[in-house]
Amino acid sequence: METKVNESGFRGLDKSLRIQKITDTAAELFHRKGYRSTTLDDVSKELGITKAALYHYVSSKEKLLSRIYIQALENIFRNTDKIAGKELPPDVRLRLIIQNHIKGIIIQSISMFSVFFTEENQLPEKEFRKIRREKKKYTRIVEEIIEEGISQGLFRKSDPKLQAFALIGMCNWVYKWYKPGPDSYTPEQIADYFVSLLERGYLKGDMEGMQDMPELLRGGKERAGSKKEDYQRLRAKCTELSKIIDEMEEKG
Amino acid sequence: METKVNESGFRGLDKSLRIQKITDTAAELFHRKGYRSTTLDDVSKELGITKAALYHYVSSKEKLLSRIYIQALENIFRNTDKIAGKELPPDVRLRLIIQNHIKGIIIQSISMFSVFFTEENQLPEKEFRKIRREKKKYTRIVEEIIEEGISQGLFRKSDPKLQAFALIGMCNWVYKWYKPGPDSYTPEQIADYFVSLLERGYLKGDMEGMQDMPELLRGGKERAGSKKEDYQRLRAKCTELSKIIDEMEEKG
DNA sequence: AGATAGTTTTAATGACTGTTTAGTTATTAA
DNA sequence: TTAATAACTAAACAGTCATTAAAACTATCT
Repeated sequence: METKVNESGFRGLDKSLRIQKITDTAAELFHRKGYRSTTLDDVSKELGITKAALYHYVSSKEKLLSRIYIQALENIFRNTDKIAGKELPPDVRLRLIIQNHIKGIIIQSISMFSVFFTEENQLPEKEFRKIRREKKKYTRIVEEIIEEGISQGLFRKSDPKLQAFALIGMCNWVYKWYKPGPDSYTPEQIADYFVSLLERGYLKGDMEGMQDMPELLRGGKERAGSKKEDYQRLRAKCTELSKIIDEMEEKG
Repeated sequence: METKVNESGFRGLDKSLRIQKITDTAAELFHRKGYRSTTLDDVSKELGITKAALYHYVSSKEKLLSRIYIQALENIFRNTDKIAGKELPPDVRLRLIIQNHIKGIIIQSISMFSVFFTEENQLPEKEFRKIRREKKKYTRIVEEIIEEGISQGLFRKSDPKLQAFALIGMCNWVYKWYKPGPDSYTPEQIADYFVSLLERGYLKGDMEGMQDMPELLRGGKERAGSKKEDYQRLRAKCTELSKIIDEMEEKG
């Protein structure tokens, strides 16, 4: 008999494919149960082989985790650098980055990014630092695009770092709630929606209130002068409101 | 001699305070190293007592985790229900919810919420389900406010669930990047900034583009009208707000 | 068939760690 | 003072699990 193909789903696969399958399976289990709580027995059982057999493909559990991190990193960065370097207006670039980010998470695999976002501290010191560096780099890219947008007068004045965190957080959190399925959102829908929300906000109307963001900006202290006092005032009132409510609660 | 107070930072504390200290310390370590990777030796060493001594206060490691979840839940929900139930316009309620959410995470303790967001799968089945239910409930509250905002014509048409996820993700992610410190943002700053970004988006100008969100909406197809919806609405809203505030002042 | 390399298994090893037991010391109440 | 209870410790128990060693199986090539 010739080479059995697709026998048990693992044997009879190219070696590189087998390694990929191991990585994916591990990611899936790490995602469901956590890295530390997942035993190599779990992984091997899921694959239909013995624990010891794993060691033919991966030299240690830690190495398995590393592999997941490397892949996740590659998948997010694959297009990011290109997009960021394109000769496009900042808003377009930002939009592309967001789309790429969300598609990356959902299409590549939620499990992989779930691990990527939560198991950092299980990595050996050296890798840990590398990952942290790369994540910061990514934030920095987003931040720079935002800065450009502001300096070109395309975006409202704001704190670019905070805005980058907001944007990235919104996108990353997808891994927490997204459940694939036929009636589920497509990555494109989510990305479009997020872009739309981020670009123009959820408030309707508002015509002339076109000032910049509040003045808690980077540089800091420039008190809210007595500008056209519309949104600013509203905002101030809300803060007041918040205080008043707190006081009332305390009283009963 | 009377009761020694503040001897070693643990002994000579009210019992309830000692338990609280244990919980906090555990949360801190779980946050840094992960629940599973943190041994009870770690926790007890950090507290300056023996592993076995822990068992005087907590019946198991799992129970320790539960305690953290319960506290986190209480701290987020303490005000949420009240806010959601208030007789205030949706945008104000949403703003308050966001402020409360972010303040909760940062002030209460990042560690606690870090654990809250990442160690669910370490809980016993029953508690796991309970937590999931509560988290969904929270999302639902936000969603409902958004729905109201839309039906009152205050918010653009959109998919409330997706918007709730976006908002919550943005806020939750704070636990990943926030580092307390003197030159750090205050919770209020972050909350204000996020609200501002969410309400009006980062794009500047754009005058006439006042349509609703794209039509990937829940119910689906009603194309975004192009109404003129001017700043009468804004003014009206401010008036509303003023009234409410006045009423509240009168009452207390 | 025999050899070689690649693959998988069985069976240990050894470290780690949640939990328990039995006992010690400190504090409180009577 | 004495009895009782609370707070703690040291040591062992029992189970888990990553990792290794050595043997066996499979396929391919000659």
